[in-house]
Amino acid sequence: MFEGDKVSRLSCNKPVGVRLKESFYQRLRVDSIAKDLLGKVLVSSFNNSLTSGIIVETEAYSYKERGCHAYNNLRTTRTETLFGEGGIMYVYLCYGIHNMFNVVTNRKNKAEAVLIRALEPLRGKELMMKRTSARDVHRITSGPGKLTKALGIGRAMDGEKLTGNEIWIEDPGTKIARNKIVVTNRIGIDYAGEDALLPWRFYLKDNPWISRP
DNA sequence: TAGAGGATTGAT
DNA sequence: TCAATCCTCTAC
Repeated sequence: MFEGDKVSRLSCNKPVGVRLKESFYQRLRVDSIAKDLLGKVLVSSFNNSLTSGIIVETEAYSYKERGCHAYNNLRTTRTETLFGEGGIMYVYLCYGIHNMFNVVTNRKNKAEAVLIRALEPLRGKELMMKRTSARDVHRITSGPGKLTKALGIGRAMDGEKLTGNEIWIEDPGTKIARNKIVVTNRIGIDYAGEDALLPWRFYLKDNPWISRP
């Protein structure tokens, strides 16, 4: 049992909280923002279809370390979004197959972002299972590539504001207990050398939707 | 312009 | 353990 359970018991038919404002995303510590996003609710709404899930796993990335696409302020067509104002989304294609959803943080020209790695499904579970062709509800949002598919997030949305009406993040007002947050190093960035050891991955202890190691 | 590699996933 | 799949970046 963890604090996040309280969130998942909220009604599936009503808004669960207030939308996060730009000021939330524009704070300076990307690792703090990654931690604070745990327990918040990611919502997608288009084509009269609403899907959402509680954020249960995140990773922080900064231009200051080698795990980040924009390391050393590398500006390319792809990374340009990362240099935008905090509060927009950075969506890119990984392994030619999977879309990755990131929340851009900090101020303009400070390339930092939080990768959303896993969600606990809240609203629109049936639609998410249909989108992912999954038969087990525990597999629809338990990974960064899977959750974008479940919520219908694609690269066409790269650079869009998280304060708009298609994708946003809500605060359900639930306090996550400090001892329920597990902090580890990030996954799949061995190329980053010792920066891969930074304790910038955060997830909710014992949550069944955490991505596989 | 060619070639290497990747913040993953699912099947075997 | 490995293949899928294609975009991005780097080297030349």
